[in-house]
Order: sequence, then C-alpha cells, then structure tokens
Amino acid sequence: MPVRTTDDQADYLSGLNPEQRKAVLTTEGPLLVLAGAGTGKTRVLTTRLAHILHNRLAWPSQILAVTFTNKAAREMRERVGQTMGGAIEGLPWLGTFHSIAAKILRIHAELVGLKSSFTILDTDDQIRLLKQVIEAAGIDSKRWTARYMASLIDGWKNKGLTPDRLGADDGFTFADGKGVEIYKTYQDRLKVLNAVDFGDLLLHNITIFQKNPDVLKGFHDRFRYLLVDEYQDTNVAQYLWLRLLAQGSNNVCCVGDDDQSIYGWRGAEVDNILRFEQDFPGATVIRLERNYRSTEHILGAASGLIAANKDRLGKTLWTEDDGGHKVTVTGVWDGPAEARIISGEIENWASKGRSYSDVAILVRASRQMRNFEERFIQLGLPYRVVGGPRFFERAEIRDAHAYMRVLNSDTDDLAFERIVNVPKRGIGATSVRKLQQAARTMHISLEQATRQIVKTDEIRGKARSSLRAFLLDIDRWRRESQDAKHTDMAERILDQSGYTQMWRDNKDAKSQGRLDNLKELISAMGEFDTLEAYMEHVSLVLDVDSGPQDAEVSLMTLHSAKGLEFPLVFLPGWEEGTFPSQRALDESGLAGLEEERRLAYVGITRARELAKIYFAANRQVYGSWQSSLPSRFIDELPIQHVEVESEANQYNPSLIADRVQEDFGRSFKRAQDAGRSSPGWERYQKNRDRDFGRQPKEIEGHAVRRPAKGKASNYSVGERVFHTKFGYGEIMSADGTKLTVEFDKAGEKMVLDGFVQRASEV
DNA sequence: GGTTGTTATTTTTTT
DNA sequence: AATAACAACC
Repeated sequence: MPVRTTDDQADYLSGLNPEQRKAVLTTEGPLLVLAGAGTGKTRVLTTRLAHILHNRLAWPSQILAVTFTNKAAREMRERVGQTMGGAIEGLPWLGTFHSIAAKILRIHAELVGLKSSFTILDTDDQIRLLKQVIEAAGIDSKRWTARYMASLIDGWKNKGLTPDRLGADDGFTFADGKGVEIYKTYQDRLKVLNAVDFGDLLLHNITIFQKNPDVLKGFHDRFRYLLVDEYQDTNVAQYLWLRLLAQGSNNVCCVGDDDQSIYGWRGAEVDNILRFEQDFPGATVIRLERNYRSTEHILGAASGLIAANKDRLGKTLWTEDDGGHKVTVTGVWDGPAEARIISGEIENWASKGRSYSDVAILVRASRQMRNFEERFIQLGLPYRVVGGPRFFERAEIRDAHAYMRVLNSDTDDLAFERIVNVPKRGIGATSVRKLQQAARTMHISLEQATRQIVKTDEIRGKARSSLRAFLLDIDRWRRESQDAKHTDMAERILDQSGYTQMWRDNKDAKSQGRLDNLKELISAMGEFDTLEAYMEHVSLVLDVDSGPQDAEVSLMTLHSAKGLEFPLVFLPGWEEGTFPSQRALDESGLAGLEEERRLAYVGITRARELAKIYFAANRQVYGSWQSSLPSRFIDELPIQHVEVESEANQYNPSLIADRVQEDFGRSFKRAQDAGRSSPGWERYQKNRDRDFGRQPKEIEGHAVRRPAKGKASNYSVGERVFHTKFGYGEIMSADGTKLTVEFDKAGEKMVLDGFVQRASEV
C-alpha cells in the first residue's frame, strides 16, 4: 500500500537515507531491518513509530513495541515523543519482553492457576526455593547445587519447555536423572506460593495463548503493529511468544544486528535473526550499512575483526568520515599500570578542553573495574560505574522488600522466612524447621502455620513469645496500612521491627551506607502511588534511573555498553583468558569464541573518534599473579587500521615498553604459526621491521635480552632467572619463548622469556 | 541459639 | 583478595 508523503511528513522523514526511509515506510507485512552498529537504528525505530501514529495507521494502544532493556524502552518513549513534537498519549504496550509479559499475565493469571496478585521472584528467591525443593527430595544440595539446577531450569524455560515437554533423559545431568522431577516440584511450589520466576513470565504467556485461542484472538485484534528491538538477543521462548502474537496482523518489524549478539549465555539464539525470512514468509529485508558514528579506522578495525566469524548474514559498513586516528594497541606491565596510563590519557584529554563524559572504559568483567576505581579515587578523577552492583539486590533492600511482601500477603513464604529472624528475634534454624514442617503437613503457608503453632507447645520459651510478638506486629501493620501512606508505613515497619536499629548498632563501616540506602528506598517508593505499583516496578526494572549526568568518565562492562557511544573509548584487558574469557571458551567452544569476538566488535564500534586497546603482561587472578598473553583478537585487527603505542612515555622503563612491544610482535607470529591469517598480516610482515624490529637498547647498563624471533629461547633449562613480579626461580622447561619456571616464592609459572633476566645479571 | 574461626568459591555478562 | 557458607565452639 503506497503511503503518500505529505508536507508535514517530510518533517520527520527528511534527513533519513534511502534505506532508513524505506524501513520507516514499509509498514505492512514482516520486515527485518539489519542495522549495523551506528547506522541510526534507534532513529529508524522511533521514526517508524511516529510515522504509524502520525498517519493514524494505528492508535498508540494498538502498537506493541518490545525492547530488551528498560533503558531502551525509556529512550524509545522519549524519542517518539520528541519526533511527534511533544507529548504523545500512552503507548501502553511499549516495554521490555518481561514487563509486557507480566502485564498480560496479570490480566489472565487464572488461566494458568495463578492469582493476578502473583509475586515475581528474583534469582535469589528462586535459588533459595530450589534449595528447599532439592533437600526435600533427599538430594545432597552440596553435590547438586540449587544454582546449577536454576541454570538448567532457566535454560529450559528460555527454550519454551515446560516440565511435561521434557523427555525422561533431559534431566539426567542432575542428581542421576532427578532433574525433571525437581523442575516439576519447583513449578508446583511456585503455584502454591502464587509466584513466578522471570522465565515463567514468557512461558505462562505462551501457555495461555496456546490453550486459549479466544484470548490470543483478542490480542491479535488489539495489536496492529509489532516492533521488536535487538532481535538478535531473543531466545526461543521470546520468539514463540512473538510469533503467536504476530499471527494476527502479520505486521511485525524486527530490528537487529547479528554481529552484536552477545547474550547467547542467557539463551539468546542468533538463529532467530538468521532464520527470519523462513519464519515470516514474504518478509522484506533491509540492510542499514552506512555508519554515522565512527571514523574509517575504527570501522575498519572492527570490520576486520568480525570478519573472522562464520555464520553471519554479512554486512559491509561504510562511512564518509575518512579521517581520524588509528585504533591504538598498547602493552603495559600489569593491571595497576594499565589504570595509571589510562588515567593519564584521560587527564590529557580533559586538559585539551574535552569533557570527562566523552570518555568510557569498557571492561570484559566487572572485577577489572577495581584497578580503575582505586586509581580514580586517588586522583580525584570524576567517574561513575554504569550498571554496577544493583541497588535492589543489596541485602538491606531485599530485607525491606520482604517486610513489604509479608505486609501484602500472608502466603509469601520466602519473604516470611527471610525476615522472621531479621533482626534477630531468637528464632533459630530449629524453630524455622518446625514451622516449615507444620506448613507442609497442613498444606498452608508459613505464616498461617506459625499462627497455629504458637497456640501449641511445639515451640517453647523465647522463640514462642517472639513469634507471637512478631505476628501481632504484622497484624498491626496490616491494620494501619489500610489508611496510612505506603511510604510512611514502610518507615514505620522498618523502625518498629527493629530493622533500622539493627544497622545502627552494627559497627561495620558499611552500615551507614545501608541506612542511607534504606532512606533512598523510601524516596523511590514515594514515586509510586501504591505499594503494589512500586513492587511491580522493582521486580522488573532493575536499574534506577540515574539523574542528569555530570561530567564523569563512564566505567562499565562491554555488555552494558551496547547501544551507547563515546568519542573516546578505552578497551583494557585484551589478554587471553580475560578477553576472550577462558570460561566462555571452556563452556561454549567455538560458539563462545565467536560471541567473545562479537563483544570485541561491540566494544570497538562504541567509539566515535578514538578507540584505545590495552593488554597487560601480568594480571592478578583470584589473588595470585599470572603472566598473560595478548588477546588473539589483537592479532585479528587489520594492521592498516592499528597503531602500536609504547609505554615509553610513562614514568620510566622503556625497557618494559620494548618488551611488551616485542611481545606484541611475537603475538602476530603466534597467529601465523597457528595457521591463522588476519587481513593485515601480509602488510604487517612488510612493515614489521619498521614497526617492531627495533634493536635492543642498552638501558642503565643492563642489556635487554631478546630471543631470536620465533626460535627457541636463549635461556636453558636449569638456569636461575629473576622476574620482577615473581622473584627468583629456576627454569624447568622451555617451549619456544615460553618458559616454565619454578619460582622460589611464587611456585611454578609459565612466563615469556622477555620478562625475565638471568639471575647473574640482576 | 548465637558467635567466632575456618574453608571453599567466586561473575562474565542481566530481564 | 574478598566473601559467603559452614563448622566448631561458647
């Protein structure tokens, strides 16, 4: 159906390139938009929404728009508003998969045997509940951990598998085949508790749709247009959910980038996006390949890297921005040095009049942030951790929530159990076990069982009187909450229960912070009209909307950086084992490696002007020092887009700079030896003398030792050597340039010969 | 039942 | 290295 372009449409359509415009105007039928990094994806999405609304193709309430994160949902809402020129009414069905599924489930809860007031359990509750189920089944919960079972169940739920769809052999990896049994029991327990976990939200939706065609039909009639962001991150359950809903209007538009699929560990199936045209026959596919974000070098480096992946739909990003700096690669001595050098670069940037908020440091794992935080605090450099430890996952917040949950429901066993002895009331493990036993035999909730049991002599003495007092408190709070404001109520409960006093009495340095958090909690609650509205918010929205940003450096993981961009991006820790992460490799093999590579691709493409990569020769892992090798991803960067920097301009040793630079050279050599070839390899070989082949220098009287390139080390077994981190040791064996050294203090380590000196020469 | 000392484990990533 | 879970002890 051709859509007329009127004058006022030109308003929002102008400034779009032809592909973007087509993506906006193709409103009817299935559409897949393959949007590479920085190609204006969000703009297309929001313009498309605005276009549909503007032309009255649908009312806001007839559009289903799903995103992956709350941040993305928020941003889309804002930007649609802007494009439409101010306030738009509603868009009630714009949100994350989970929040929309929860909304639907609240409406139709009874169809899966729940009450619409069901609680949403977080991971912690889930694991505690599973632990109970496992122990009740007489299984050793140390040998077979609840955490492991939880990951199995999550995996099944992500695949859309309810217990009855699993075969007998599916749970065999848990407790000799009891896995499925546990899953079943767990689901039964959830139903009794009137609770769901995250995976259930989608799964129950699917069950409802499949078993109640009339209900599904209702949603078909409602949703005229469906929009999905980050389609490459959807799992099977989300795909099934979407396909069921899309059967109505068939107007489903999915936007994504297979090269940015980085949530495979959470059940995301890149396959969903690769298969789109089969799944939705007659689909239009549009590729957005023009990049508006980064320079040619940044794009070139990223594209060269990602080209090493197989199984791609394949895109060629291009830009008209052909100036710019090459991506830099810098070797450093260790983690602290990395933080020191990067801080220096940041201050340098700031001294040129640029803002701290232009800068981001993207790490693979959050533990890498520590070095940076320490350094930044020392320097007084303003920074903020994005993502970070979640406010709502802190113990004191979860305790406070448990009080609220008990207030709300006398069947929330998990919440009751959590706080029955917090603060300490003299109700120990033995009493709690008795309560649980009573609840189980009488088939009632813990709280109800407690009410029964205090009438008997089953529990005596202090425990009994405390329980009585506790129940009376609960009764009183429930009465009072009828007409008190929910925030006042929360304050009162935390006070009267002795919870705040507990932290005031605690001498730990952190307890003041906890009290502050509780205050913050009260004010967060104040932003909602009712307790229920607030509780729904906290269970689904894990991030707190942080206010306006000051000029601060952003420190975050690569995962949370997706969708963001910064003029200057630092990418530290590009070492084998750290990035790609050893664990990803061990657990998922080649698929894991490719996902790590996509993560690297995401990292580089966050940069607008400058991307700076670092690797350290030594890193502390779980408390002990390990020498590390540069990441294979460094080898894979096309050399024409890369510039090797040295640490020489830092405080002292160009000695180290030479070594790491030498090591970098060897890293390329390794790549070749391993039969890998990178696009820049030929070029690199021609240039290697210029780039890396500097002659050893005499520094402060010490000869810098270099092994002959690619040949055996010139150290021999049995020699005594010195290593600045590990101290003295004896060479046990040598494999090329890699030495196995038995250090006197540090034990046996594998080190590169470039990092040791002969003991006799120290 | 509560407290203290010891041991085992960790997050990589998040709705 | 830091923490949580756990065991022995008071």
